[in-house]
Amino acid sequence: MSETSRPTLLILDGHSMAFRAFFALPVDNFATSTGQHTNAVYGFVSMLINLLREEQPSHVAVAFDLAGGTFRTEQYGEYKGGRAPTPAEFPGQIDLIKEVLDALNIVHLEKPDYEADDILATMSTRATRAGMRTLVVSGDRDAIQLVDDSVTLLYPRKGVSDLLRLDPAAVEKKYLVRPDRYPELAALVGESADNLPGVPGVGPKTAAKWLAGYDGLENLVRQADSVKGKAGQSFRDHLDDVRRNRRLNALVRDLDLGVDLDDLAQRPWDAEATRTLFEVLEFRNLWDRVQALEGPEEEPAGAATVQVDGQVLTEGDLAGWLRSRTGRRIGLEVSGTWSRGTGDATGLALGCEDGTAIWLDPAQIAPADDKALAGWLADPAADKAIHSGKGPIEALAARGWEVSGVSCDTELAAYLLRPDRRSYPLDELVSHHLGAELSADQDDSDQSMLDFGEDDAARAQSAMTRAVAVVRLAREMEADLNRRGETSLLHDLEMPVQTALVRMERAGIAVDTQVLETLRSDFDTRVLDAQQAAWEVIGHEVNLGSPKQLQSVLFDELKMPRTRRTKSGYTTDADALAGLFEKTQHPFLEHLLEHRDAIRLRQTVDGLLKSVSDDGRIHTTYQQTVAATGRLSSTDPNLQNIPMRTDEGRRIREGFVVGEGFQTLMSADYSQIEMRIMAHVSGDASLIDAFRSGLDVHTVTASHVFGVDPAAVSVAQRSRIKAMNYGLAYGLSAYGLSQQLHLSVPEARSLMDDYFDRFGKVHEYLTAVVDQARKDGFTSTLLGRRRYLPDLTSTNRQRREMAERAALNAPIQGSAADLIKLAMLATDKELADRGLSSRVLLQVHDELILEVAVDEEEAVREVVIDAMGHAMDLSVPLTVSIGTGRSWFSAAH
DNA sequence: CAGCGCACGTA
DNA sequence: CGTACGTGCGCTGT
Repeated sequence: MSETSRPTLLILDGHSMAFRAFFALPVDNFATSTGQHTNAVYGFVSMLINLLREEQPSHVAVAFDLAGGTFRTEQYGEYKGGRAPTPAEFPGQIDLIKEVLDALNIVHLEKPDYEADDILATMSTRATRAGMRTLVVSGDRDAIQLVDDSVTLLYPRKGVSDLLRLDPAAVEKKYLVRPDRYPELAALVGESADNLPGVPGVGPKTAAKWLAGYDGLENLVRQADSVKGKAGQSFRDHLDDVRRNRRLNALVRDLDLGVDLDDLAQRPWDAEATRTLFEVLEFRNLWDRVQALEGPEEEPAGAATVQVDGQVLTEGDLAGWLRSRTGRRIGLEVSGTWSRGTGDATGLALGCEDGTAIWLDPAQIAPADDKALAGWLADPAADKAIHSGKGPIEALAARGWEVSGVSCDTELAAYLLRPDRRSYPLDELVSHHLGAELSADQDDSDQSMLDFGEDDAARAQSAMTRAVAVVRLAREMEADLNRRGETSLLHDLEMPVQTALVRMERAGIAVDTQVLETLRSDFDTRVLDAQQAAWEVIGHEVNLGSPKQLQSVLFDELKMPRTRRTKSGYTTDADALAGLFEKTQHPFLEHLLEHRDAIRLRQTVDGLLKSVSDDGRIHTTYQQTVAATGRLSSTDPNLQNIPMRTDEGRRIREGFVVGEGFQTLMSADYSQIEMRIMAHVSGDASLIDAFRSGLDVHTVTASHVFGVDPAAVSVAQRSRIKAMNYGLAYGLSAYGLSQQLHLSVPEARSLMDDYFDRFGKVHEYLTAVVDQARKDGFTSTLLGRRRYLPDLTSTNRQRREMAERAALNAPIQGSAADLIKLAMLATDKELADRGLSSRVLLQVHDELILEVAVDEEEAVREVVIDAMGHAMDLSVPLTVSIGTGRSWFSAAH
């Protein structure tokens, strides 16, 4: 008690701890919407808050190094040399940390020509003299020498939150010498971080033994001649290094810093400045934790956890529980498994914003509760929130519980806020948006838990906690979305799309396994034949699927010219092999390409056959939160990359067929959707006219660029302009275009110039979109969907240029994604309104595949053309082409 | 046995 | 040295 009430100075090495934080937290996950990187700031401030809370210091200061050299570099030019360059994202964050410290009213100290360590040494020395305890926080081992009975070093072990407490005993245990002898040991051993070489062959053990035996470095040096063995000789050979090391690693304890100890006394922080700054830095979580500092004695160690007043439902009162919460949104958490459009729910928790929650086991539910639950789940007026709900909803549906009335899925909300993350774990969102932890150490005093297994109780508790967290989170995230004008994107687009995807995944698409089996055996024969032929040509066997073995055959054995480099050798991709064949006419290449082709097709068919469900249909899983532009993706299996380009590949589509009880498949796709969006957003009159004319747009644009009549446009001219048209929205470079069209770079550049001369507004738009994105930090689609691109201001050219191309593409691809999502919803709605039983099965970015019920073809055609054609009102027409047939192959046109 | 690079399918 | 995805193989390191 006397120890904690003694005045305590907490002093940190700002630079060293910020640097640790920088590497402990992924830089990509911490950036503001304007692109400022904040991982080091966040980590540092988070650590500081923890220290303030746990250590309750009376005095606080943070020391920084200044840019430029110190007296040590004056004396030894290589001091701290040879370090890897500081990452570009780091330096700017130091100033931000200082701004935070200013807002918190915490003194920060710098001294020209000296290092932060010298400031730590000076202030801790003064504190000791004043009878205070000191906590030094530094990741620099030089600080070890400061440790004594009243000075403790907190040294980061891993990241910045795991601090090792080094008092004299701990130092001696770890480093085998007393703290004041540590710099002597370091002088002998060397310090690679400071670029100070030690005595070769002398490690910590030997050094410690010598220092003990000779009672310190001074005596050791004086009696150097008596040191035995090879190490002794090495020591004598490097005496000058040792003396220099010791001189440089001694910290200065008597600097004039222009402040007194009293100036470091903790002062109340500036709430307004802190709040504003944290808002700019987008640190919601930290704001809550700083506020929690005000009443430290009330606050238990660790961040607040989500508290729940939960009960395990045994029988009979669910209806009452729900009735008493009518009109309030309830969080829904489902345990179980789900995939391929179905699943199994093994637990269900409902949670209210006030922290009350209930858990039940679907396998043991009483009939009355079952009825109440089914009614509530299906009630569109019973407001629900969920996290990542598509799978759980399908699992509930498999039990006969249809779900309606979900107004917010927090995973979808998180995706709209930050679409470039690959996953959105609930605990992270809760921590970020609510400043609370999910996994609490719950005490098991709850009566209703007693007759319940311990594991089951923990599972139920955790599920209820999540249910409560979800409903609270939903409110916070909707507020965030609202500030950005993206509420409608969630409620009117993504949520209804989720419902549509549930229907599509549950429906699946019928497969004719006979067709696929036949294809598989055809492809298999081709694989074996091609392999045999390839082996015969070169006279031995080789794994044609191994790029490494291929390289040795092609470039060593057959002495073919080297191709483009990859990270680990030379490429053997199809383009390169075709190029080699042109040069060498070697038959091995033909067989190899044939093998590649065939094995790929076989693999695709194989994968499809493996994923046919018991109902004879393939149920893909759509990912609604992975594509940064707003597109869907499809997995297990991916039905968005079924071959189309080649005749052989396209035959795989014959395996996807109309199901029992339906009449035909229908495929409806937009033509040149991204170009139309480009025409609309750029407002380029020529391009708009080209689309309005209804003629072939590539021919019309080519006629403009080459200044000839559309009828006179040659095949070559059209194909060049087609490549331009498509390349534009991807940030195509002259080099890229030249590669694709087999032109020289100047020829490609002049083609681009001609194009932009003719379609000036397109050029203006592309330039403007990047400029705006650089200014805002994000791009926007027609519906206001954002994509953040912090790398637009990166000093790394490659990263910056990649971000620029992404900025060109995101509004185009993303608006097309918005458009087809609207079209899906309109189609679904109109089919339902007309009482049709035809249904949408698949979405492939610009195409919808429907299963058409008997006698509905004409009506469905009408519905789809209208829904897709008028999904948005653009300045160009939206052309939809439609085909029908027994299979996807014959429905495509 | 996991993780990475390569290659390649789609829009 | 155009964007956005997912999958499967061989290889490498544990």
